[in-house]
This record gives sequence, structure tokens and C-alpha cells, in this order.
Amino acid sequence: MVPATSRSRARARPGDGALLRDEILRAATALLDEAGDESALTLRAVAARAGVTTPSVYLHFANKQDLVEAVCLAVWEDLGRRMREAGTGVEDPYQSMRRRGAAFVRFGLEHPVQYRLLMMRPRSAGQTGWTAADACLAYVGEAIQPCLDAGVLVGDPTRLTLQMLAALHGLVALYLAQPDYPWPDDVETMADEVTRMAGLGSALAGRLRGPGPAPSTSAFAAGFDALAERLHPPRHGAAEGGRPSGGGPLP
Amino acid sequence: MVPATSRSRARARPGDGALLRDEILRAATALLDEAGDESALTLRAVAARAGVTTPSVYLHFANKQDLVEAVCLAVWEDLGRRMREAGTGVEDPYQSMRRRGAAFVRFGLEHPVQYRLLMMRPRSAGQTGWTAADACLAYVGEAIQPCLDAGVLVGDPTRLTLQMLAALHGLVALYLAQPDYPWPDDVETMADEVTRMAGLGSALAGRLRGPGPAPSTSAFAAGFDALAERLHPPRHGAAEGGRPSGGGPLP
DNA sequence: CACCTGAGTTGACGTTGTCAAGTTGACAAC
DNA sequence: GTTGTCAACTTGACAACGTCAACTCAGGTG
Repeated sequence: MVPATSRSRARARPGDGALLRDEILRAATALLDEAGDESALTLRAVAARAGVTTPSVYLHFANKQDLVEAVCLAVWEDLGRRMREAGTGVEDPYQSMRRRGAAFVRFGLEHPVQYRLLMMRPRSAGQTGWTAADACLAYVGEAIQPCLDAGVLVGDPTRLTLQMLAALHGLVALYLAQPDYPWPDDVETMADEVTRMAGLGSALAGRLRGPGPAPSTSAFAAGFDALAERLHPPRHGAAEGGRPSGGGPLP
Repeated sequence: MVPATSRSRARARPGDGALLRDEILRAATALLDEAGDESALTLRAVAARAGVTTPSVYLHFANKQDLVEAVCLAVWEDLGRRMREAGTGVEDPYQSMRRRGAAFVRFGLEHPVQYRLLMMRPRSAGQTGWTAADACLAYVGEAIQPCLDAGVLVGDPTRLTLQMLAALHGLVALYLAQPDYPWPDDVETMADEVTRMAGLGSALAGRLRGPGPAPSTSAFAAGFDALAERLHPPRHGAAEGGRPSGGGPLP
């Protein structure tokens, strides 16, 4: 009986062994897309789809983890392309950042399986080098840096990038893991709000710092609390002293 | 040869069959804690540790997923207790919320395996009823509601709760999944900043709305952009018209 | 032609979740 | 004290998974 999933494949000519690598990658990607479930990504299923026996995968990938990583890398390259496209042609770096953020979230929601594999997988011990997740951090950083250069955002680039990525990732990850939560209809609008929220955070820190007591914990936090007090002074007589509702480190 | 992991266990008396359920749960929890790796949570390992053969687990749990869910539920109850403890004794609901947020993040960082199982696991199809993740949403809501009652926060409770949880979860999830990112030393300080950022967001929306053009997309977003324009008006002559750096829906 | 080397296969091992069928042991009734 | 009976567990097995050592097979080279 011929294998049900695919016809057998002609052997490659010597020197063209790497052709199989591409076919395996395509088979794995298609399998993920169609099943919509990462548990369908089996070495046996991938090999059968590529028209090849299971151990042949090991000719091009050290193990399953390695194959998954390769699939993810390709997906992230797709994301990187989309984020760059979303940002190009927009002069204002703030607007460009908003669009990149929106592209990020949209991508995550449209490719839930790949996103989960990329960002929610336990990192294997001893894994080093350039990973897909590193690329992701870079994509966000590329959106942040022009804002810093133009003075639209102020703050530490690394910290700001991490905070922005955490905010975006939190929304996507929570939505994917808990779709039964009472989400609003317009999750993408919510994503835009999150992007602006994270970006505005640094602006507050930069503008509101000014002269005064040295920011004890972080200028970022101090800026928030200064604005928070200005916006909503405590109305209910709190039992504590002068700055009951303000900031400062948590005791 | 006696099983290496545990001595065999005396059979329970009729009517006390549920005792084994507790022992299995304890064994699974201990296994997770000690190994620090969810791949160590095997039905065989759990059963051996409980001094029982593998299929006995199926007397009290429908399948492995069910067992994992039960373990998680216990862990979340622990988290709920901690969050409530962190919030009690603090009069100011804003400060109470900050402490709850800090407790949430600290818990996630201290129990990475359990957190991953709880919040980063693909939800099984057809899973319904009260899950651990639902409890988690409720814990955050319990911190938000007093702020709304006191007028410290303004906005839709559900949307605000989701946004707060997404911000907190984003930080924890990103840290756990990508520990090699250039994180600052004080992740917990960063968590506090995130909590205030998410909380402040709603305050901005509520205070800055006021009279003016009807908020087209969402009052939440409009508030941000009003403040954003006030704080950093566009300096570089953007090619567009009147409100180049402001908000509005993304075209 | 013979030979070698790269490309892919065969067959197997250990481990996992899961299930049907069997066994054991404590209590109730006689 | 013997006998049922039923809950509490065990035995033995299955299919599927990742992985590996050993084997086969075809294409190009001498």
C-alpha cells in the first residue's frame, strides 16, 4: 500500500541533498497551518508529507527542536517583512511605531500556532545563537529607535523596547491562551491602545522628570506617579501622610 | 526489585478511594517543583511517586490534561491567597492594586513551571467550566474594582481588567520564555511600572476626555492621544496636516 | 568496469498516554 | 466463619512518539 499522505519522492542527485531540507520545511509549515494544532507537528507526519521516511529528517535537522526552530525562523522572517512594510512610507516615527505594533499583534492573531511555538515554548537548555525570538526583539527595537532619535520618545532604548514588546506580547499571548475571556470585539483597537500606552509611558518619564528630588527607583516610575497625582489627587481621606496615592517604592 | 521512587502503598479502605487523589496531586506538585521542568510530569512518574501503578491515576483523573488542570488549580489558589494577603491592610485601593500586581509577577517568576502550565498552555478543545485561568482574571478584577468604586480609576471594568492582566502577563510570560533578553536587574521594579502604566491609562482616558469631538474609536485611545499631543507636539515638520502625531484610527 | 560516497531506508529501542480485563482485599450478611 | 460483593487497584497490552545504528541503493569518478 502506498503511503496515504503523499507519493514517494525521487531521490535527489548527489550535491542536491539540501533540496530535501526545503521540502521538509514546507511540509512542516503546511502541516501546522492546516491542523492549527502544534501536536500535529510530528516527525512522522512531516516525513510522510515530504514523501520520505521518518529518519530522513535527521539528515537535515539535528532533532525535532531544531526543525521547529527552523520553521519558526521562517515565520518570523515573514513577520519582520510585514512589520517593515507596515512602517515604511510613514514619515512620523510615532505613527510608524503604531503601525508596527498593530502589524505585530495582527500577525500573532492570524498565526496562533506559530506564535505559540515562537514565543511560548520553553527554551531548551544550552540553546544559544541567533533565535527567532531575538529577531523579534530587534523588530520592535527598529520601531522604537527612530522615535528616540526624533525625540518623540525618551528613555533607555533597551528598557523601552522590552516594555513595548512585553505589552504587545501580553495581549497576544493572553488572547491566544485564553480565548474564552470576555474580550471586546475590537482586539486590534485594543492593541493600538496598548502600543500607545507603552510608548506614552516613556514620554511621561522624560517630560515630567524635571527638577526635584532625585528619582529614587526609576525616572520611568517617578514620571507616572507625578502625573498620577496631578490627575487624580486622593479624594477619600486616606489614613496615611502627605502622598498617599502617589508613587515611591513599594515597602 | 522494589520501585526506586517510592514504597508501595497500602490499599485504601472502601469509601476512602479519594485519598489517593490527594496523594497523586501532592506527588505531581512535588515532581514539578523538584524537576523544574514540565516534561518531568509523567503519569508513570507521578504514579510511581504515589506508590501506585500508572493506570490507577485514571481512577481519579479522566486523563493527563485533567490532572495537570487540577495541579494548576491548586497553584492558583495559592496565588489568590497571596494576592489577597498582599492587598489587605492597605487602605488606598491604588496602592493595594500595585501590591497585588507585584504579588502576581513575583509569583509568576518564582513558579515558572506552574505559571507556564497555567497561562501558556494551548487550551484543550471543548474545555469548559471554571478553570484556573478564570480564577486569575477574577483576582485582578478584585484589585481593579475598588479603584473604580473609589474613583481612582475610570473606565470599563472588564476592558481595564483585561488590559491590566495582559500587561502583567506580558512581562512574566516574556521573561519566562526569553530569559536571555537583556533584562534589567530589577524586573520587579519594572513590574511595578507596568502596573502603574496600565492603571494610569484608564485615568487618562477618564480625565482627559471632556468636551470636544466625540471619541471616534474609543475614549481610552482618545485620552492617550490628547495627552500625547500636549506632551510632545511634533517638532519635525511632518508632511501631513494638522494633527500629525496624534491619534485617531490607523488608516 | 569497479569503486566510493552521499542520499535515503529498514528495523529496532525506549518512552509516552491510554484502555480492557483481571485481581485483591475489606466489609456485610448469613 | 464462610460467602458474596463491590470498590480499589494491577496486569498486560496497544499505538504513537523521538531517536539511532546498520543497511541499501544509485550517480558520478577513476
